[in-house]
Amino acid sequence: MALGKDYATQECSIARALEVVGERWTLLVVRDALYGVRRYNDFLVHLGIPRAVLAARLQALTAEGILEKRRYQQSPPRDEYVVTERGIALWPTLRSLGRWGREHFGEEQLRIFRHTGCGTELGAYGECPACGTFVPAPDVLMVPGPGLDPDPADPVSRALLRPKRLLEPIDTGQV
Amino acid sequence: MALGKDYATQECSIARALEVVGERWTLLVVRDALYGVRRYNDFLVHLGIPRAVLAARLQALTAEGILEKRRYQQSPPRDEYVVTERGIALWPTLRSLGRWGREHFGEEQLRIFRHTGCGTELGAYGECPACGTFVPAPDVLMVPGPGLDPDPADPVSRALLRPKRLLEPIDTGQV
DNA sequence: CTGGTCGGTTCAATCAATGAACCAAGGGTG
DNA sequence: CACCCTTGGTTCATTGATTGAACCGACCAG
Repeated sequence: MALGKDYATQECSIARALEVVGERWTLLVVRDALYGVRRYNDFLVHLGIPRAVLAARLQALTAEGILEKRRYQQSPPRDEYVVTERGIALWPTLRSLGRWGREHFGEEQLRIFRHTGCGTELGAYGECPACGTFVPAPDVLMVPGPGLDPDPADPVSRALLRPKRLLEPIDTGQV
Repeated sequence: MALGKDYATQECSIARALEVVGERWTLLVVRDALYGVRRYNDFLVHLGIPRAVLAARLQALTAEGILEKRRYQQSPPRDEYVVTERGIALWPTLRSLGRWGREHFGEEQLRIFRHTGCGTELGAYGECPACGTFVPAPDVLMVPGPGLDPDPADPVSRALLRPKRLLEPIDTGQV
């Protein structure tokens, strides 16, 4: 039970996946990483997660190759967590999960995802209905939907109000 | 915190979804329900889950409208848990999650999903590459893959070795 | 009456999450 | 230099969830 979860008796890829990303908060961290969040403090204020848990999740995700820790300035030394290919590969799953959440429990659309360029809203698992192809994460444009609070408290949520592509680092407007 | 998880500060359909199905074991229960498991004892032996947790999850999933408890015999009174439309709607998400798990952490294929009739293996989120359409759960044929233990201990795993459609109730061969 | 099955509930022990406090390496300002 | 600030953590006591074993009750079969 390397990871604090073990679905050891399960012969199943779903169980295997959940061992990696099934813990509380983990998928939300990955979601934020796809949205362009990279820094410890940004995850912290945006998720409202306890510091100890965040540190543990970032470390675990890094160990699993879903995030990559890298130094973005030498002095003072500062690291950021950047989502890897393996993490980006979770985008269709998260898209599909979010879609299910909204269709069955949400009312209004909170975020709208479009195919950059063609502008068409994505289908259920991240494909472009107009082009008929899967849209890779960097070509997904995220814009705020009608249900989203137009004046959120934390700077990360505020930065996420601006239309932006997935993976593109957020700009919190701070230093 | 109605559900033991609250991602209350999150304005996000993914967070909303995870409040419902994000707890430990929950998605595996839904997976089993899609595979045709319906009875308390079958979930129990197949998942290796503590009884108290299983009871809690079944109740929560029923309350959320993902499973439906219904009496299948009067005497002695016996209930089964059948997956609803809302639960079936999780199929593409689970498919996509399992696919990710196998591609990034698995070696061999454990279960293969085909489009009934046409026989084509499903794509990443449950569509048929040959037909170009999404394959509804009842038309998905599940067959064991090369990585699956050919002689598992519990009767549910044994029943799942037979090719069967999703949702079709399993037959454990018991009374 | 006895034993067995099914579908649970109860309970003590363990494990994980939470939130507040603390810490340390650097700046930046005066 | 003194002081405070930012970033990215760690530590720790409290609370909450999970676990596994034991128990329970309705029913049936012999």
